[in-house]
Amino acid sequence: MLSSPEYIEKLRKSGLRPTRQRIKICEVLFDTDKTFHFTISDLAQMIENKANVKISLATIYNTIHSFEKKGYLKEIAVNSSQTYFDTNTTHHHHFYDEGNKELFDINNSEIDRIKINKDIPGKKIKSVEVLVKVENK
Amino acid sequence: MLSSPEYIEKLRKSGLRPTRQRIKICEVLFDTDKTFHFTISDLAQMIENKANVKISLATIYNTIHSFEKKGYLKEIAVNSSQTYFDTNTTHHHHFYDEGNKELFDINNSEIDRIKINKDIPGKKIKSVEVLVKVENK
DNA sequence: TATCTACTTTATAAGTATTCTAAAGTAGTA
DNA sequence: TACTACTTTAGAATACTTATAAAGTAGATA
Repeated sequence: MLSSPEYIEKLRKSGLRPTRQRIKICEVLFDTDKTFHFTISDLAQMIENKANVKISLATIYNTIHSFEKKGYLKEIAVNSSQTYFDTNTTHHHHFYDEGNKELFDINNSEIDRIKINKDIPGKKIKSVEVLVKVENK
Repeated sequence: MLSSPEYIEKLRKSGLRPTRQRIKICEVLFDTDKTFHFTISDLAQMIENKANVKISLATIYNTIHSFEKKGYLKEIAVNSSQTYFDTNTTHHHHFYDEGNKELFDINNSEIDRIKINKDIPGKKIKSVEVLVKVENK
């Protein structure tokens, strides 16, 4: 939970110019104790609701991708027509409800550590993601 | 590894009319001991190469979706612009190389059983999928 | 075998998410 | 204030997927 001057600092430190648009997106994404999941269109909607500024879709895409590159966001591997992002960048996993397309965190205490007894020559593991699909009982 | 008459039987049993197109797609997908991963465009390419028939994209999409519904294929949750399918319908997981967009199976003996100590009220688990992203060493 | 009907295929249009383009705008610096 | 490199923007372009509706075909029936 940071204030504008702190986002400005954070952006500058990452080598990103603190533009009006980037600061607004920071506020929408990070001005809360709770982390959350979103798609680009969710975010566009949130900005439209919350903000008095209008940010073009292209800028939203650009910003989200640079935030992801800087490690402020994580992309979640959900097989769907839309890409999901997570403001929780710690190592954790997800429940996915295909019905209402909702994601829920599974944090590390709620799942056993995953050990993989196989490797591919010349490759190293970059990430391990578990997606638990759920449906109505 | 089945022959045409067997695919005809298989399709008929599933309530799918054994059309020329569906039989050809069966041949391309299932005429091998090895299972494999593919995207729709991979499959379209394979059909073009292997076959003397021309099958429209719409039919390929329709057929793959009905095969998936019947349980002859599984969709793989890979975060990407394309949907991946697997002719291996047994329970297993995947390595994914984002560089060359290649998938590799991790079979059950190569990974510990995953136990999730959390549940969402009113929901039950449908599937558990592990995606291990790899990169060059 | 001829006919009928429901299911399929097809080309193409439409839809949706995302990226590209290049012109206008802006932050940081001198 | 002026300059330059970085950003934003609208809209075009692209890519994947689904919808449409007309023509074709499988299986059943007579």
